[in-house]
Amino acid sequence: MNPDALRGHMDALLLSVLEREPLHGYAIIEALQERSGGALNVPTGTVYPALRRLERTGHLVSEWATVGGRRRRTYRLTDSGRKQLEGERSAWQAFTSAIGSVLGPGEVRPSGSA
Amino acid sequence: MNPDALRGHMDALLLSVLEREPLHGYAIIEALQERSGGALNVPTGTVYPALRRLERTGHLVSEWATVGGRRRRTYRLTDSGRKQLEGERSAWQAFTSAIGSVLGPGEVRPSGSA
DNA sequence: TGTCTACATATAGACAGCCTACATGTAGAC
DNA sequence: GTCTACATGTAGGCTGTCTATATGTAGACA
Repeated sequence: MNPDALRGHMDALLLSVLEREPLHGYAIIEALQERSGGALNVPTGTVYPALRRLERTGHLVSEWATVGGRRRRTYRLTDSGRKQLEGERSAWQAFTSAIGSVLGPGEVRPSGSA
Repeated sequence: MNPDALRGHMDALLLSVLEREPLHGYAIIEALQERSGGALNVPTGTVYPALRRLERTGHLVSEWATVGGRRRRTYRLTDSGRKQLEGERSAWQAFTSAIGSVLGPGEVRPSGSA
């Protein structure tokens, strides 16, 4: 997967995996991999800064925990984050629709043709 | 449209509008706008450098022409460009599928079921 | 005559986010 | 004693998109 392609969609991905339950960074990475059937292999150097960014903007809050002797920072969606996710979802729809209509050879001709 | 979202998809867009017929930069911008229903408003500062990049990599060739007293640089797809476009199209499929499977809460859900 | 808009191309520099590479540390297996 | 999995984090690089600016023709309009 071309790294540039992820640009601008990372937030949506992170918010989305955190929608159902709070998770820590490492688990988020695994969740992304699993949910995408292995296609999404996001490096830690991308995820951790992105999570902090989302916390800074108030879409996430984090909490430290120690499990099995290891420290985890668990992130949870805020109301603002939930709202943001909604926006990201419709932005995604608009985005794929726009690109798709250019890329797609146009077999999608709506019923009321010219 | 978030500018970052376009990252890594610009080439596909340009190649795609040039698939049917050669066009010059200005016309390409208009074509992108038209084909996307107005959603894609790509500035000249994005398109012209991108076209030159694609020419440098051999996916396009250009030719100068003067029409109505104005100089146009018309771009045309090469065989390499056509092949590249194919790749971009399947990459786009893979990309939307991957992101969609994370983002989409399951539009797979049949409308009737609980 | 002068001004404005549409047409047409181009570059410089800013910006931002994703990546590679590296640093740090625990736990458990072998 | 070493290796792997788990777990977090930062620094710096890269690169493509954007904004702003420059240049120039053609035609409308006053």
